[in-house]
Amino acid sequence: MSGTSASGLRSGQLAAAAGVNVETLRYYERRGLLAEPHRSPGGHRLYPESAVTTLRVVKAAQRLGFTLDEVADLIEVGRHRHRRAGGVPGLQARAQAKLAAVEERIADLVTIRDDLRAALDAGCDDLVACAGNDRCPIPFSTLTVRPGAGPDPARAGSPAEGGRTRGSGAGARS
Amino acid sequence: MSGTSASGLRSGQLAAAAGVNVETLRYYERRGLLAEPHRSPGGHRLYPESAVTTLRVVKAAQRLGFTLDEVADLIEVGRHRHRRAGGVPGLQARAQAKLAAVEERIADLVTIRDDLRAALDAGCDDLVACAGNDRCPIPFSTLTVRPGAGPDPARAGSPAEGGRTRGSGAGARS
DNA sequence: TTGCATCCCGTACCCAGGTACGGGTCTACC
DNA sequence: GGTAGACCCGTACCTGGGTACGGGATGCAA
Repeated sequence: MSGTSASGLRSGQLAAAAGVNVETLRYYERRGLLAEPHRSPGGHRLYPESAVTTLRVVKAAQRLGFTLDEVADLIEVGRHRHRRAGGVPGLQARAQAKLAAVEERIADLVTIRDDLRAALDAGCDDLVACAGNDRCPIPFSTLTVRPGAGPDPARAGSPAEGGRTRGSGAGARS
Repeated sequence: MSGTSASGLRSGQLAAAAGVNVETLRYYERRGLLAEPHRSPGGHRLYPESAVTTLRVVKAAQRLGFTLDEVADLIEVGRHRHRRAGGVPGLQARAQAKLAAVEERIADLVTIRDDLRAALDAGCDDLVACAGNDRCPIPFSTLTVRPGAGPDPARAGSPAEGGRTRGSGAGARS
């Protein structure tokens, strides 16, 4: 009954409702994930209630492993999917591919877990010494690096908290 | 018996022996992972054979989920670890922590795998429609995005292949 | 009408782990 | 001694998903 529902949600309200940053809304708009909303006479964005659902969809798909480009495409494909004849893959096909990728990644991580456990069991306490030791279970010959703990699950919690203060080098550190 | 073993490995030789890019050697040197090697009279780097082992150690640790900063630290700690009394954690402690992180990530991915399977079984083919459908198994209410397929395992194979040609935008796309 | 919270836009910056470029030397082989 | 190819250095750029800043304009309530 507050004026908000009549005119729409302002960016701050939508951001709060969906649990994202206001800047993220502009970012998603640029990326084509969120349709350009109507504007107030002064130029402020006024979102329909459905935008909250859209954001939920984005977050859910993201959690399942889809990139924002894939999510944008998935929303687009779903929107005007008047028979997509033969070629264009839909959610089913993409989910199937993603499932295979996730399973592969789980297998990688399981191998890593086992290697870590073996290193702990063997009492390894010096990588350089281990590299020349036949009894060390760590596979030093494997040159592929692919796996790893991903975007470091150790500090999984709140995204973005890093960022020295702004002003430090962008590329490498000296 | 070729001159190489007498004077040391040149950067290209070391890179080839370890399966990394030459630029990566300079990068690791900047990051403190690879000690500064001797130089030829003309300034070219001449690495000892042991550098190959160092690179193997880095790659192995990286595969186990350690970041380059952690690897640098691990090598440093191992190098002069004349009794590290009480505080500084060694490989054992760090591997233990990494193991916990990896297990947590596996659990996340297993949940994701199950959700993907459920979505496939339910025949979901439109995310937006699913968001308003009680019978869809995709968890739209969960607002955390944390998981995902990591650094996209789908295109796991050769790192770095993207990179338009140099000259396009650095940050976001317009 | 004043005042302050919110929003606007463009652009730069953050994380990690490198890769790529340009222009100038150096080394090795013929 | 010529020349091809490897190497030098500094710096910019890349991936993906945002976040942060600066400075100006709006919205809304008292």
